[in-house]
Amino acid sequence: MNIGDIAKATGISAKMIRYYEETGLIRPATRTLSGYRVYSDNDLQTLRFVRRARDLGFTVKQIDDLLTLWRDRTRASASVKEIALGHVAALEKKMQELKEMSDTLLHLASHCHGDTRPDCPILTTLGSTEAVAPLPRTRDRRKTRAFDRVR
Amino acid sequence: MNIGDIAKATGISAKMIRYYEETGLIRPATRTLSGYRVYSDNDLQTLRFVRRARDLGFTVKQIDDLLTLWRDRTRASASVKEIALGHVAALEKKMQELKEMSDTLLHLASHCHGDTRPDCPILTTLGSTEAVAPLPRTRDRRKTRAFDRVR
DNA sequence: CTGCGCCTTCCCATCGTTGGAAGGTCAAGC
DNA sequence: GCTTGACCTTCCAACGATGGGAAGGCGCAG
Repeated sequence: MNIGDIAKATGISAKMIRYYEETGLIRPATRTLSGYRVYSDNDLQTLRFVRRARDLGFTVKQIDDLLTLWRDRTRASASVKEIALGHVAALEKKMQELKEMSDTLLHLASHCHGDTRPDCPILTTLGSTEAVAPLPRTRDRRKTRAFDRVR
Repeated sequence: MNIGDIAKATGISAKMIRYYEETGLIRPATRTLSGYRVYSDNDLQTLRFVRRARDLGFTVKQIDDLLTLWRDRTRASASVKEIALGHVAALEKKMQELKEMSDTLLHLASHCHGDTRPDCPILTTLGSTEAVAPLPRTRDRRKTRAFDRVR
């Protein structure tokens, strides 16, 4: 398989495959006499792994760690789970941040006429001296952490 | 006010203020004879606006658009609302993506012992040929769009 | 005048990804 | 055998927003 074939098969662009090789995430492919990269079914499997981890939002560094664990038959499953749940926590933190932005914006937008009139509380608030939309405190609805929910 | 003062006052680093000037987001500051940037209360207000928009997750390009509308006293509030709700939609899309990643990972993790044993369904699934964790279809719980909820 | 803290510009790095340019290779069709 | 087009190679640059640091100038207090 040439790089184009494996790119199609994994959904990772040829550019990225070369990049992953360059940065050490994957092992350098063997080459033909003329310098073309050649890939085996084993490489295909590895790159599929990478693709899926990437789809789950892992960084390249984390994928590197996961690959190492993947290849190590003596790993403890706890190590893997720790990475996974740590990542879940990061994802949830990010979601929380986005939610706060979104809520604030929706709140501002709900007070905006949205017609041809120029007055707009969204802009007014952004330009004012006070802090933007302090959200009304709801009752202590504490977030459960990934660790608690799963283990 | 020198750049350090306004940086403290807005919470934007001096580096970023220079960057915003360089890229045209804000107008070039006036200078002292010796080349120091000098800022007015007006600049302070603008930069506070920028800061808040940034905190709401707008890109620099979007902030640029918002600033233009902010300065234009004849704008239609509909234009502002459109940008805001468009951004809400983007935020919600992102949240949805993160949620899917998170759910998938939690699902995988819930099947992992997380002890010293090496077998781990997280890695096994990532390395397998099939797609990762097709989520169980729930009843048609269609997402309401920002536009519908607010207007 | 010295010293310290601020300011200036300039370049580099990050992270994951895409784009393009310039050139070599391969296989099919004539 | 030669042309053509699709592929491959490397190298360089850019994105977006930010931080780090170097080298040198400025301002003010002691």
